[in-house]
Amino acid sequence: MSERRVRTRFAPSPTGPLHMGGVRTALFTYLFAKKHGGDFLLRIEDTDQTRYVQGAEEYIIEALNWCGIHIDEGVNVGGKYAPYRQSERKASGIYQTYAQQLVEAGHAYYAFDTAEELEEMRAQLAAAKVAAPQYNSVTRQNMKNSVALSEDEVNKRLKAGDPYVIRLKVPRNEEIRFHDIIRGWVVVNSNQVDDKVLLKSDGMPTYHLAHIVDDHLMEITHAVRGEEWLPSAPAHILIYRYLGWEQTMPLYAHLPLLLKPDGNGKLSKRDGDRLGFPVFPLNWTDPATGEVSSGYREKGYFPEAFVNMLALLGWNPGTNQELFSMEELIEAFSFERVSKSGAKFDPEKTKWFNQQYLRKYPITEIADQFEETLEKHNVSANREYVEKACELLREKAHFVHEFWELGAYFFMAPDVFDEKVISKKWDDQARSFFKGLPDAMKKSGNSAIELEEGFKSYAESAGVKANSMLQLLRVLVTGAASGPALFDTIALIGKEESVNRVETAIQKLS
RNA sequence: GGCCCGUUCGUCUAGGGGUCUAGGACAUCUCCCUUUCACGGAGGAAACACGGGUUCGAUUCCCGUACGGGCUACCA
Repeated sequence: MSERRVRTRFAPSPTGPLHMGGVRTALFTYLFAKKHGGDFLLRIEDTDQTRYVQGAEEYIIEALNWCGIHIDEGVNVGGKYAPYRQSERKASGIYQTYAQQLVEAGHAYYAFDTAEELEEMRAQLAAAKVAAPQYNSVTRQNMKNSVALSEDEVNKRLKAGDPYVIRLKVPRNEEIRFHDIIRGWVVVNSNQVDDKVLLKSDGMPTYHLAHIVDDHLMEITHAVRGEEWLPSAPAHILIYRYLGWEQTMPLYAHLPLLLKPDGNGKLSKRDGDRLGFPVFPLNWTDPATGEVSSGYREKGYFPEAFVNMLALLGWNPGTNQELFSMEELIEAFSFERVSKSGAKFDPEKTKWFNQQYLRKYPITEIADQFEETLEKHNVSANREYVEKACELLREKAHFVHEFWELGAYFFMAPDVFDEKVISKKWDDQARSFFKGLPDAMKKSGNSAIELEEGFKSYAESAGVKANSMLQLLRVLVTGAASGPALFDTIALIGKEESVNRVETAIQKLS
């Protein structure tokens, strides 16, 4: 068998913002394709018209883009298998055709049951304590479908335009086995599988039919999706078989779920705002309610940190390496190293990842971000100065947005001074010591080292231990009790300015 | 309820019969470095769900139980 070019797809439905679990699925799908030099496609599964949400598709594309997940083919970039939106693909009649083909082959049938009739059937089965109440090989005999009804009756109904669906005719008591890349062999008896609806009464296919037709037509080689699909996978195998596509059907990989940090259960949209961390890559405003859900991007996370964190949830390289660029992830990724069990998401570790990237990031980009904050505070400073301040501040922070609170003093003289330090250390001795400091400083050089030497020799001549005055010096110049290396800070602020600050601080404090 | 999947420190995980007195990371604690905070360094506490097999030997293989999760729609 000749090796097919690897083609994977991420196929979300535009029912709202993509949440981080979805992003992870997209990421793994992408990594696998790229690892094998293949294609990654984006297909939009909008077969449920009632759940369509305005803006969701754009959100998905923007989110993937932010994460650095590049789409080779898809709704936004086109490609030889276009269109990539199922609602548009429906127009060509493909879903209808293949559903019809299944009916003709005797593997599917028309069903005319109304919602009420279905409900009644389930209620009856439940009342009779049937273990698995479902539309299947035994119950279908008593329902209104082309298996139970006479041919005449069926034709009459079709002619009359009665609404119908097409259901998969799942055989009785047959063993269905399939190989999952992550889980190995999974075996299910067909009695557990219900007669899934393939084509809805509005003419739209369900997910079950649509994803198979599209994966086949788009020559997808590996179908990656969440574990929640595992129970319906046997039905999908059957559909491939009945369509005659089993030989080329994609290999399935069912990813473990992302679980909420506290308690149990899969991570849901609500958890984020409840627990104080984002579950979405980007901010999302619900078009119906106006409600805003926060995103990692707006919270100040680097996309690289977000992606890195996500990659290590349910996958590991088998080494101790934790920091990965996208290229490194592509190189290292394999489904063999994806775990089977669900992973609880840890917001704390996510912060740690951002901190690591804050250290690694090019200073120019950090400065770009910080300058936005500075603008908001109506502060302007020359670029070189901002970059130097960033160099000092990045060692103290997890996020760029902390810089202002941490180091506004680089851009303006403080007007409050750390009370704890002042009340504890600002005594008569300190007062007289600092009174003489400006003159001494003026004589020193401008570098951090010279400033420090000057300070120490002044302390010595004053008969005071230099160390005992250092924190006060910091408070007088910056207002804060802690910060980056003190003389580096002073050198950056500048000797003149620092001297001025010491003098005005002394005034304010007396 | 039924079916499917899973189960190593609080969390993410390494481990595929002896090398496990179970390794790493986050978080936590102690100490060192530091004027300080952070970083960094050193160290500590912390896990194989339980019960049966298989085997000379099980964290590793099999079965059961428990627990957790998922699915059970003309939603994906």
